[in-house]
Amino acid sequence: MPTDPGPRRSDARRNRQSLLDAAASVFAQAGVEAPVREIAREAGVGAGTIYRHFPTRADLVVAVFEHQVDSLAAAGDEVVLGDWIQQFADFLVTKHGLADAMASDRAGFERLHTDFVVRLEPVCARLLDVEVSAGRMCSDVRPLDLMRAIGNLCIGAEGNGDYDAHRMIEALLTGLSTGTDDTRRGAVLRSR
Amino acid sequence: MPTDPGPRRSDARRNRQSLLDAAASVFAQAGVEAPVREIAREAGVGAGTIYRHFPTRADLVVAVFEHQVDSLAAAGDEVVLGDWIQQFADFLVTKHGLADAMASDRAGFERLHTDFVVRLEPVCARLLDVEVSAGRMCSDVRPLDLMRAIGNLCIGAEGNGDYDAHRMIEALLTGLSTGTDDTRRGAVLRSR
DNA sequence: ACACTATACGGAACAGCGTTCCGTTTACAA
DNA sequence: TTGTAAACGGAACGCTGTTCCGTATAGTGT
Repeated sequence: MPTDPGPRRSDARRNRQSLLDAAASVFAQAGVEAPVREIAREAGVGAGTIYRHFPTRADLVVAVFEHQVDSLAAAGDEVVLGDWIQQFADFLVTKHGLADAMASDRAGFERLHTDFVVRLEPVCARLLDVEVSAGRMCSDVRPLDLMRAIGNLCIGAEGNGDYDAHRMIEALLTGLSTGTDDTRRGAVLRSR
Repeated sequence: MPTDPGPRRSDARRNRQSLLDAAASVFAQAGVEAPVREIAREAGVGAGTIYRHFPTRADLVVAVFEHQVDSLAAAGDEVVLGDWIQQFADFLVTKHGLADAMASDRAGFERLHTDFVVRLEPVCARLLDVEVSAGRMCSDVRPLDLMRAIGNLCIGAEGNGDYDAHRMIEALLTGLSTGTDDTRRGAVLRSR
């Protein structure tokens, strides 16, 4: 399977790249919720041009973050689960409301979500398997659930320095690990 | 301090109640992101009427959920932390995307968030104190952080039955409890 | 009973969003 | 050079939350 040849005309290829650059810049500065028109203006093109290259706003977001997702997927070969999860969290928190955007607007950002899942779920699954096989983690945790939970815990961590997402992620992982007495699981701090 | 007398005219009082009823119904059926106009239509009033009673969309949401927040606050006197947290989660998940709405749109829903915090934070703080004093929970967890984390974990739990928010909450609480060997905390599943 | 006015009402109007449409321009091949 | 498929810009559409204002009315003083 050869690489996508992209648009046929040179101006189309140029504009596509301009849009990606502009979007990356605008997203970094104003968050992923930035208006489409602002990206178009930054790229020096009309609004219609965006939609010829990226059928929907979410497609543009996916395209912009795609290579970062790639490197996250690649990191799965080099680190263990706990570290990878924290990298995953870092990525979500840093990208200015990306976690928020993925949580809200689930209809619109389904493509983005799908893309993330398709690329990262296998990585997470493998790392999870390693831990389970080593007996360090209980076996009833599905990769998707874990990723969703981590993603959710990152929400709101970017604006206010008060909320420490990494701390909560640490706790979640601790709770899912097999270090605790299994008989207590499912009833921690509940009424006796 | 006497109770708020409310609007002066009878039709105003009637419409205010109609709006609350209509909003509760619409929110339950279509989620808290339902358009203002739909609520107005359901209540049989004009769009402008909403804004005379509730300066902004979020104020209406706050008003609708206020008494449910009350009962949640009251529940704090009867149950222990673990149970209360699960009730808190139930409330968020049931209310059709309430957790989502609070996470996204932080600017718009700040009032709602503030209201939740003001009413529920003391309750959570007290229950947390009980656990810490009993030595069942580590002492560096702030009520607000815990509530935010729980709220976040609930996101997306309403649509797909796949994701089990309660399971993840259980794990988080386990991770924050003092049952685990403290020397391991902060480095679970991390590279060695 | 009536008239007066503060209060409240309805819905048109505004601004901003994502997206679509279409007349115009342009890159490339013949 | 010329023909045309491809791509362009930006006005237009439908949706949102919110504001505005001319109209209607509930409650009061006479």
